[in-house]
Amino acid sequence: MERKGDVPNKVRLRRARADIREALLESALVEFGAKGFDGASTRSIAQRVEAHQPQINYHFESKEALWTASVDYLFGLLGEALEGVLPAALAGVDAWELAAAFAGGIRRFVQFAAEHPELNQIMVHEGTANSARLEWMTETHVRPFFDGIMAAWHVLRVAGIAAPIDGGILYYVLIGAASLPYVNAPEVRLLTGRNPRDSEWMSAHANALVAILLPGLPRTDRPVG
Amino acid sequence: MERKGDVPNKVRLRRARADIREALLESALVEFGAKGFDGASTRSIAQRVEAHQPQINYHFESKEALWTASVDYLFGLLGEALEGVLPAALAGVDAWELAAAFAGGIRRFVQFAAEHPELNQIMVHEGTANSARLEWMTETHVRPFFDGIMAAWHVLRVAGIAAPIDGGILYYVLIGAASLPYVNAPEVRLLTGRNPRDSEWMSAHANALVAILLPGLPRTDRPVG
DNA sequence: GTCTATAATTAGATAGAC
DNA sequence: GTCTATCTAATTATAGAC
Repeated sequence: MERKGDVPNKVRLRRARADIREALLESALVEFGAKGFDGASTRSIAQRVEAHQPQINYHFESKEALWTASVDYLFGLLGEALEGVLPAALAGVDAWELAAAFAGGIRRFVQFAAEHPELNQIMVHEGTANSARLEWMTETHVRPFFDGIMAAWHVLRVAGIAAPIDGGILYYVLIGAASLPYVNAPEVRLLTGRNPRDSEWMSAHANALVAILLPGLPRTDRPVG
Repeated sequence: MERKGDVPNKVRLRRARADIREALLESALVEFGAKGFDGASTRSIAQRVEAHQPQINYHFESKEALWTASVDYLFGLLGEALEGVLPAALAGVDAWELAAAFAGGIRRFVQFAAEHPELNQIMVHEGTANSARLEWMTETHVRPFFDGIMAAWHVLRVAGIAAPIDGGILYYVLIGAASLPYVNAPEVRLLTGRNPRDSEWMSAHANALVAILLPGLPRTDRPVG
């Protein structure tokens, strides 16, 4: 079969197991993000990284297993990006320090949403209808994230720093407002002529979210990233 | 036409042309909203309204034409829902009256997003990648809407009523924050146990958006709908 | 206008050579 | 592990009887 010398015409190379797995994962994220689970094609996922469609069933069990693995991978990246933003225990935490930390978390989330729009694209696709995938993703990955935000928001509201918004509502206002420009970056470019992934755009966006959600916090605009 | 005696075994009825067209349009909106264009199946669109798949190609030219017709239909409904919210010409308009009108527009938009989540579901699906569909939808339907918001927002910012946010950013913050709970209503129910389409939820949501986006406007909470 | 039957294409998954 | 070939099922669209 294919030992390098064998394939003068084909550029396709034999890659290490971890390399091809990660390449397929990242390609899958792009495809699932752009087309949703049903619209995604395993053939085009493979082609994007110069692999063959059956390699997906070899390295993963099925299209569904590939989806699960890629979502795990992506939430792992989110966890790294947000690691340590909020204190682990809130008892006795100074509300102003918590507010500053929350503002930092908003900035990091905006940056993550811009760099990995696939996360919110996939969440938006899956959230439109009940399914086993939605249930799994919500309970496994979203709930811990949600609970952390709820606990911090409660402290900030009691302290009068946060806008007077119910926690459940705040969560969707925040996620929707923070992610839509990156989820729909192609539309933003068509409609406004600007690129939301420019650092000035991201900074202005994050500063705006901090300002409207934490009106009690003295304004300290800063760049994202 | 429909004579009952013709179909003793089959419940399926011969419907008036306009009826079956509208039934297919509304079914298409649900399907396109939930699965995106590529993931949507014309068979399941037809089945949802007890029609046969070839009827789609009879009443519409193709899957693509069905998509276009359903998006036209939906933006028509949005236009009706928002008719007259903002004054046609802004020159000489009192800023406080405009702010009250803008707040009313936010409330109507929230209500529309809750009642027709398909609109923002479809926009979010299409906005993730460049395509002829995205270009057409943006230029035909989104731009007039966008331009109206930009013009009003400029007046409100100059008057110091609006939050100090750039118009392009405001647009996506507003649309994202106003629509996500309804776009992802199944996720909201799983995660929070609450139904975002309850009138109390919608009212609290709309009031929160008005409060954070128009901080200069004296707070006058009111129910939506 | 509706319905059955079917054409043409594409999907995910599997078998087996290498 | 990779690749070709192929299976089964599902897709959009069309033809023609009624």
